[in-house]
Amino acid sequence: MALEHAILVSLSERAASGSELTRRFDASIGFFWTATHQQIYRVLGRMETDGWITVEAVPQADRPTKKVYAVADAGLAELRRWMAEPTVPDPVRNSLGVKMRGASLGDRATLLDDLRRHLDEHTKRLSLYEFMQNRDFPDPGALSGAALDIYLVLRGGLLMEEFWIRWLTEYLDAHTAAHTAAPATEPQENR
Amino acid sequence: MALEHAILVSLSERAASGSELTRRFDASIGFFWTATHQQIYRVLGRMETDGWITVEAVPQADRPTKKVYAVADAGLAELRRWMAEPTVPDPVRNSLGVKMRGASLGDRATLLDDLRRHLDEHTKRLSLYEFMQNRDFPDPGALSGAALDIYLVLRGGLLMEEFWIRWLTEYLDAHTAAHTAAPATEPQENR
DNA sequence: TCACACCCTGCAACTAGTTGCATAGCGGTC
DNA sequence: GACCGCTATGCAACTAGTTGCAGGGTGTGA
Repeated sequence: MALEHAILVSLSERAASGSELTRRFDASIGFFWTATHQQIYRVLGRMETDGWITVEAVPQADRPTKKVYAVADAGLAELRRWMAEPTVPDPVRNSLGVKMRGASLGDRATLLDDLRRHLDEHTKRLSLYEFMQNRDFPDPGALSGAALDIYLVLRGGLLMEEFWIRWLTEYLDAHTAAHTAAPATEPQENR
Repeated sequence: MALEHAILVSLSERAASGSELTRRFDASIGFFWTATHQQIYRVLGRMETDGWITVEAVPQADRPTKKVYAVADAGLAELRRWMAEPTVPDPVRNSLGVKMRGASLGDRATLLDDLRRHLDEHTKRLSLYEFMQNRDFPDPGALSGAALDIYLVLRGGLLMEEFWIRWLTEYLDAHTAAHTAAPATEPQENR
């Protein structure tokens, strides 16, 4: 439902082609919405026929011509309408939680390795977001309007990474420090 | 992809009918996966024909007969297979993030009200999870095996609510305490 | 110049998830 | 006994998202 609106927000910040949007969805927008290029192209086509966005073919030196999209009046109106309606909670998708809960039915060591890999990924991503925060927003107190919003959304990405790191660390600690119901190896370690 | 596996995990903890599973998905499982009853019934049917689960009709006094499902050998094998494979990141869906980022294009006051409503919901849910933690796991250090996993997944739900509360509070503070690019109504309220 | 890699666009077929509605049993009640 | 409400199950049609593949343009190197 909100892919169209995520695209509208992104295009309103700066007009873009399908592949540029795809790159944005792999980066900054990726924090709150993910989408593949096929889906983006399809939705762009629909939005264009609905008059939400306008197209302009832009030839490029050194690479194929791209189709640059910009928000039309009807698109902005739709975005405003959507933003004013009450937000319903998004569907939750958390495979790691499912695996954690069922861990005693499978091979726990394999799962722990997988979780360590994810912890590593999230740690790296947190570092990246902290770097971006320091580079792009050295003085957050001075921000307002759209720039403040962009900063606060980055903050959300950062806090989300902290959530993952906390959770994964707590799970790993509880299952490596402690005994657990594993074979009869000596229990008793940290708390 | 993982709805089947979430159902398998839940059924392995205790056999259940479609409507009992639906209630679980509205409660505990809802933290890491959401699903409607229609989807659950359809997937249960498919899993049954695939031999992952077995059915037994159980007549009830005072209410209609229910069909109770239990995990079959093939289902457990499939669950083990899935749990051992590397977990790919789940798709992200965060409408509030989209709205925050586009807030300067719409009516900010309306959005702030919406965010306050969500903050209130998350605060209530955090209280509920804390209550459950204290009631069901008074001594986490003594847990192991499946019980420890259930505790740690509840911890994940709790940490997730804390994430939301932090983010929403930070956004609201930044946009109420400060000036922002709003009309010239008197700023200065709570920090 | 031919093969190859990469960019940008897009189609087609499939799977997952949503929305709206239907049926049937049981209990209460007007 | 007609009606209402609740539980439990499920179908049908639609929308959203994924997977696999492809074609044309452009530059690079053998």
